[in-house]
Amino acid sequence: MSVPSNPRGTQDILPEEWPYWTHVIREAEEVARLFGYERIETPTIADTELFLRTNDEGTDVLKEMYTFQDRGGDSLTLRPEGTAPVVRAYLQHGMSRRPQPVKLFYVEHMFRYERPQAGRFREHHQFGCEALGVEDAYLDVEMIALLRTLYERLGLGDLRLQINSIGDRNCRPAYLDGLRAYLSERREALAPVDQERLARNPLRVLDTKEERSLPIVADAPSILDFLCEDCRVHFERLRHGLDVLGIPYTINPTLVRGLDYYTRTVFEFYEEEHGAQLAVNGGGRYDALAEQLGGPPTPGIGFGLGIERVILLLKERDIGPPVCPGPRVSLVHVGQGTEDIAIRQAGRLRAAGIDAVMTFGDRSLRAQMRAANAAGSAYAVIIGPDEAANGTVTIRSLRDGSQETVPESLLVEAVSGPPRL
RNA sequence: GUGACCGUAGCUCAAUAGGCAGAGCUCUGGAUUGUGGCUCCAGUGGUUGUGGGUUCGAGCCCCAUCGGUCACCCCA
Repeated sequence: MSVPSNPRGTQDILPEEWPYWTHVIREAEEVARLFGYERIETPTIADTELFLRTNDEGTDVLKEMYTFQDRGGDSLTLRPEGTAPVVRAYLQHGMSRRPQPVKLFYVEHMFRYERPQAGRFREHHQFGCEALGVEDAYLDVEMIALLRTLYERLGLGDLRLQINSIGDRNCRPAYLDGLRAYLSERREALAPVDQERLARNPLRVLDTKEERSLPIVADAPSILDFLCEDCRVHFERLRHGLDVLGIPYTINPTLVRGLDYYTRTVFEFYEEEHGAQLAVNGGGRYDALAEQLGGPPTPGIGFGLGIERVILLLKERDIGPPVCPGPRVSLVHVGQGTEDIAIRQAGRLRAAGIDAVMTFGDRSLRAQMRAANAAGSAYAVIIGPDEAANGTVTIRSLRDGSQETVPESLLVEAVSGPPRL
């Protein structure tokens, strides 16, 4: 015997979880709009080509994608990240003719085929922002300020920010050459894992956790020493803007991004305890992405924030979301024909904007009262033979136990306003 | 893809040395036939993840498989 279960790495978000979700999403949306961002949603599926174009072949990103052929033979992929689809939409809909920058936010599902782990799922949810069409470093500053505002609102104001610049196509190649040369010379001293990384993606070696590699990485050439004039100035302005706002940060020259299209600014907010292991969001500038997609040069910057991770932190810190009260009124009914009255009165209450539920099935008054209490209702409205005969209802406060019998016509008024305590 | 640990009721967990699968919570019903919470009583609920093997006998030992958790790889 086995009932069906959800696929590995996915999750059901049950009713009791939703207060967290609505809280986080609502705050995110509110803050985004506060900063002038508008909502966009792209399809959950996209042409596989979209993600192939934005990444070097052989990247692990590709082999972690959920890719399939539809019946027409097209190769589609479940959206693994939010940025490329948004940039695609920007290009496709000619948004370069809108006032720049175009500032967009999304709340979307992301998919990646990997082994589930703490705060990592095959299907997860991201809140993300993308700002396109402007190269100004103050756009970067503003985006980081947006995140700070959001975290403060959520009670996560102590999250730490780290920033870096990874240069652009002018200066990064030289740095990569230098780094590769430096690491190759010391290859034997690196941990085995990092020797592999050196071959695959030298930047990743900088992220190492291996004791053996740490001293080597510590003395490795820093990207910041290789930045071209434009990138250097951009980074200076970013830092200056953050200072102006009093936003604390640390510069981490080893901070990189997994995707190939990032340039210049990269940043992460993370929690001290979990360390960079569990970044709550990652973001960066991607001034070359639009061109990689075949569009005109279009600068852009964005971030993706893991909603599951935010909720994880809220729970760890016992930060409860606002409680969601039960239906204000529960209608209970005993006797022939009383359920007709109950369902009609429920309709009247709802029409007046009062959330009301009735009980179902032939249950004892006791059982129905229990249900009303369990539902968290402020009032139980009792409709029995006496009430039915007299055209009245009995309203019992489940807060203080007081009750009164009133004409049906006074029901809505009686349960309106703050519940008596 | 690699490794470690773990799978007993819807949930949290028991089950002495291999010897009849249990408790609490939840849920349902009831405690003089119309009144919730607190209390009390009762009931529903399991092929011990699944499939093999060892044994007179397996929740317990062995193998496989699936799933969960964590770490690695990678990280959007």
